Amino acid sequence: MALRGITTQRRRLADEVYDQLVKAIMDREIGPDDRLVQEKLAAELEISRTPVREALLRLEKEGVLHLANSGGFRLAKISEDETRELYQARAAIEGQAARILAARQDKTELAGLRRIIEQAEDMKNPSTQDYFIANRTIHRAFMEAAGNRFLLEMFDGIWGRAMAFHLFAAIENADISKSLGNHTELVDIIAQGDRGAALEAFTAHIQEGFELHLDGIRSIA
Amino acid sequence: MALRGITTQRRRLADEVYDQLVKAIMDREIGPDDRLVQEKLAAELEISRTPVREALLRLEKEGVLHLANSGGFRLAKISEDETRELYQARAAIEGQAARILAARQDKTELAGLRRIIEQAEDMKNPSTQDYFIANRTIHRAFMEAAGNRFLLEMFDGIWGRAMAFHLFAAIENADISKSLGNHTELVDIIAQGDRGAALEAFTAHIQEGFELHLDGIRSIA
DNA sequence: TTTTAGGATACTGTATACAGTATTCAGATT
DNA sequence: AATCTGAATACTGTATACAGTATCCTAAAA
Repeated sequence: MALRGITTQRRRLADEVYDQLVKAIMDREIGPDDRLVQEKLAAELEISRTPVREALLRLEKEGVLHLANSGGFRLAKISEDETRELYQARAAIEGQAARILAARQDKTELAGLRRIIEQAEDMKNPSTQDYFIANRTIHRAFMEAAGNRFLLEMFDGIWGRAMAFHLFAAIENADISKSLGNHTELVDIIAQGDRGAALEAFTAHIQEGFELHLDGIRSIA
Repeated sequence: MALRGITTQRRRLADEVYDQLVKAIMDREIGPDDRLVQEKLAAELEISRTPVREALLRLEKEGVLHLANSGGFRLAKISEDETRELYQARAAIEGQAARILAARQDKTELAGLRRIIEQAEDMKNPSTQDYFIANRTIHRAFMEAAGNRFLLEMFDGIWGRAMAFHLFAAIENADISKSLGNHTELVDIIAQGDRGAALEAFTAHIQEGFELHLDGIRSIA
């Protein structure tokens, strides 16, 4: 019997905690000033400290949290330098995906991408967070299409961090809607089959996003 | 008083276990047939299961181990597809580093790279493992020079996996020495300042490595 | 001989208990 | 009032105990 894969969705409590924490961060229920303490969290969730600790440690290793000097974990802060590096890393990952897609020229795949983009960009009364999510959805679709699990994993890592670092905070002050809408163009360029051009287009697109982001940060400071 | 950073070298037992496991895998003391069981390991190391579990779980999330269906953890195996994807990911990461270096044109940095390469390639009676390590040292030096902590992190992740997947096993059957020696050339190309050319050179270099690797795998099968 | 049922075994996951350490705060001292 | 000292406190890290579940093995039945 080979249907082991179905039953084997090992769902540990730690995973649950992890997801809840991520959601809470996304929803701004956990802010930069909150201190996450194992015992407190465990009590709140009515479970033991063990899985809570596991989740927190994972988030820490992912760079989302870091332990406060007075005990407990806090949201990690990101510097402008780190932001730049993060976008550079994005360019590396997503640029490579673009190269792969340009080389492969899978018409069906590209059509699927167009559909997803259209769908994601079709929002009524979108909030800034909606834009952010749509943007991620679209970019992630490119990654999935490229079909490289490691690149995808890295992509998720990067965007997870972005979430952690409260990119939102910055992005809410930027006109992110500008960066939406060029995505179909990206598909067009990929469809032309020039790998170098595809990479450059993605790099440029991400660079744009970076500059918007910086504007956002600076408008706060 | 701001010398907190010095004392705060949080060293947990789990870290120790982690390092020992990594070392054991590198040294081939842990093979694909070994089953790593929390209790057994804990007994052997004369510590409790808690930190052992933490280390194993970490290795699992990194893709180095996966839990055997009969309980316990085993070394993860890598398919030919995954190998290709791994090299693609490497090309993304390291190619971007090359682009950065080419754009920056930091003569001192490049000179340092040449020195490191020379030093690493200078081996007497090198074993295959020595080649592997030298190769990693050199490539990591490029990454460090590029100065992007996220790219570096991803690099380490990839090479960690490579270790896990017992690339060695394949590489021992390949003539890896071939792929050594072109590294100074890579610096030359970077020094010319053309970002696209730098990226292509790296991609090509890594592609070469991939093919050697495949030869290795296939010579076993 | 092959199959099946049932219990022992061997694990993991979770909870709890214990120990050590850094931080904080209150009170004493200058 | 400012500073120092030491005990209380608040946390983490590690060990241990407990519970549940999948695997394996044995022995009976077909």
